[in-house]
Amino acid sequence: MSTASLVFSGKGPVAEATGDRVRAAASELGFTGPNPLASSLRHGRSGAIGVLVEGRLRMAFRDPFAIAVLDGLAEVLEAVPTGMLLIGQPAGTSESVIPQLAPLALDAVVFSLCGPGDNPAVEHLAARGIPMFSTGVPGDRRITQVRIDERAAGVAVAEHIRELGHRRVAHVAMPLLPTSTAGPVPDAEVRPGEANVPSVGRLLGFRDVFGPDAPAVQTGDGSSFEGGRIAGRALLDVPEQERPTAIVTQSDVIAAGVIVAAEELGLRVPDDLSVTGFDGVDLPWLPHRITTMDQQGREKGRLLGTLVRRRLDGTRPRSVTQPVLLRVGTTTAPPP
Amino acid sequence: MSTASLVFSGKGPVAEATGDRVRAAASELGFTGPNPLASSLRHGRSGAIGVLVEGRLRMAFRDPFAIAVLDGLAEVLEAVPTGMLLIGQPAGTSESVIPQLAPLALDAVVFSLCGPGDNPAVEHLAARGIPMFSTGVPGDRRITQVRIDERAAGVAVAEHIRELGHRRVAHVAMPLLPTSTAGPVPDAEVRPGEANVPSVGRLLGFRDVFGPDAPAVQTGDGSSFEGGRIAGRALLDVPEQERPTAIVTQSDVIAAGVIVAAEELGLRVPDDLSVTGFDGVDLPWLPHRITTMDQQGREKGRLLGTLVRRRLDGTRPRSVTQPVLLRVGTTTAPPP
DNA sequence: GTTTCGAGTCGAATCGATTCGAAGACGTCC
DNA sequence: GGACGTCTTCGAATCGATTCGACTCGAAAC
Repeated sequence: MSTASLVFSGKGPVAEATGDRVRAAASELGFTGPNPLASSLRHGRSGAIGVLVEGRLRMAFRDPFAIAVLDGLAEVLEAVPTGMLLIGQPAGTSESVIPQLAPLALDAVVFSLCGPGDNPAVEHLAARGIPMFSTGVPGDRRITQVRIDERAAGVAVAEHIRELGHRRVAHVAMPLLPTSTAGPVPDAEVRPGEANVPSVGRLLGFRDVFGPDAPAVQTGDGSSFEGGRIAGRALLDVPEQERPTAIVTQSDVIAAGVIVAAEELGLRVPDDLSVTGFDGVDLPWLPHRITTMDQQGREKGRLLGTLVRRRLDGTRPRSVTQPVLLRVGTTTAPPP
Repeated sequence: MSTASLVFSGKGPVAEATGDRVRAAASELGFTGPNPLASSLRHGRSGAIGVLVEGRLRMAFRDPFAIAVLDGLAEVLEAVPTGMLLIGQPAGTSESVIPQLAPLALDAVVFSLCGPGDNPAVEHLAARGIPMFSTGVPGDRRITQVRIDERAAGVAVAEHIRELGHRRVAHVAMPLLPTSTAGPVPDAEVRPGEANVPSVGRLLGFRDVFGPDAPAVQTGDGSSFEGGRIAGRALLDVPEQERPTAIVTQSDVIAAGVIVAAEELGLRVPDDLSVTGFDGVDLPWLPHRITTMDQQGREKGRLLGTLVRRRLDGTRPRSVTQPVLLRVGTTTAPPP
């Protein structure tokens, strides 16, 4: 019955009596509301946006910044209401995401838990005409971005350290390429044209201040505590005169790893070593407030959600660049 | 064209030439494969299962055990392929989940990030005939469960502590009810009939060993580091002769909070204080291996995923109870 | 030469809600 | 009484893939 549709959607004019009759029949037949699939087919909207997660879920969700972004996103989308469909993309099998993506009805896709590098999903989604959003990577032009000026942010943190008087300063980066392995950053991987990639841009900013020869290592697994600890140990477990007096890292979680590594070697933070992070996340278990660039992840996620909504409402929002704020904590001080 | 369907699905017999012709026409018209919505409507399957998340996403995702379960679940579902649709259910507005759920096409729903208490979503989903799964709560009979014997597990941890010689032992529980607030556990909230609720069952097991008067406090916010730290401070910041020599907690994250609180008060773990956790998760930033009941979250998630798949294949799997394993770490020792 | 068989193709019905336009009921005004 | 309007209701078409059954045609069997 077509009138039933009017009754349930509450749209068309329906006489009181007819409405009651329809509702009675509905409960009689155990009808629990319109079938979402049929409704979606008609409207061409599924009410779900995809969230692409690179690597194992547990790894991606270990990054509190990514969670904060997702949290803000959920906050905005809940109101629509639109669900978030998690799509795992195990590392090393990037092509396999296509058959996984193809049968899914998505109104938009957000890349918020993805690393650097090209993603085959972009091509597929572009062909299907599904709007794409990201927080920096992948940097494809077809993707609406909510980004920050990574290089300028990198410069700002480095300047803070420089102004405190530090001269022997090292850098701990997230992987510059998807294929990067833990250890010193090879020059070939630092491509100035890719300054929009967070790991590359932040490193470039650091080198803008401390010169192209300032030591830099990268973790092999993104923004991780263990990666930070290993990198920290490598940089700090050397004779004192070679040891850096400050370490600039690309994420708060990495910074936490470096701080713990320093304390394990008997160094005090910030007296013997200054450490900076990036992101501005909350690490309640760390007995320091990290000096960091606050990216306001939740706010970023909310903005992302707003752009998605606008796009689904028909307008075509442009990429935006958000400001970041240096937040000085208890992990930086003048050199000893 | 009906033949096109055969070509794309690769099911029916199609002549080579026709197949090529269809593919040519498809790429001509920019056809990127069958419309998932229409396909879903026909099959009555959406290819998505719902994951209900209670409270803000960032809070739920702060629990590494929940993440581990989700990770195992994703691992199994990726292969089908089936996506996981995150559905937020902000605390205090539990009814508002219905209009959010109603327009979503879901093949099944997993409650894995939910607290104790009744959930209005259960009634709605049951009416729609959507299969439900959970890891203990809600305990509705219509939900297929993958649970553990909470009370027996609680007994096992407590016995370990008792056998080490501890007599003054306190307990830190997760909230026993959705409305519980941080502080001492009121007797009215401990209902023996609810032993399947993790927080209740574990506390009952603890009291089976240490008696009904053993002190117990609960956090106000589930399994959280801050909750553990606050509870730890409350229990430990007292004259030495009243201070417990061991604290049994209901999660590793809470245990970590208690340990940090103890160290902040100048107590050494395990020399001055033994602490046990629950779950068996990996906390790389903690310089201890917590003595814990290993629930093998990832394995649990994988099993959950397998049950979901079976259910979607037509069989009707029964609830299962999994074994747990006491894993002794570096946080328990005889009393001083 | 006729029948039988099977591979390949296509038309039509189906999934269930939505929407457009037509038709019916009823009232008012000339 | 007839023309015209408004308020409701309903039939039919639509969204796009899938599937069942019917149909065609050529080859093999008798």
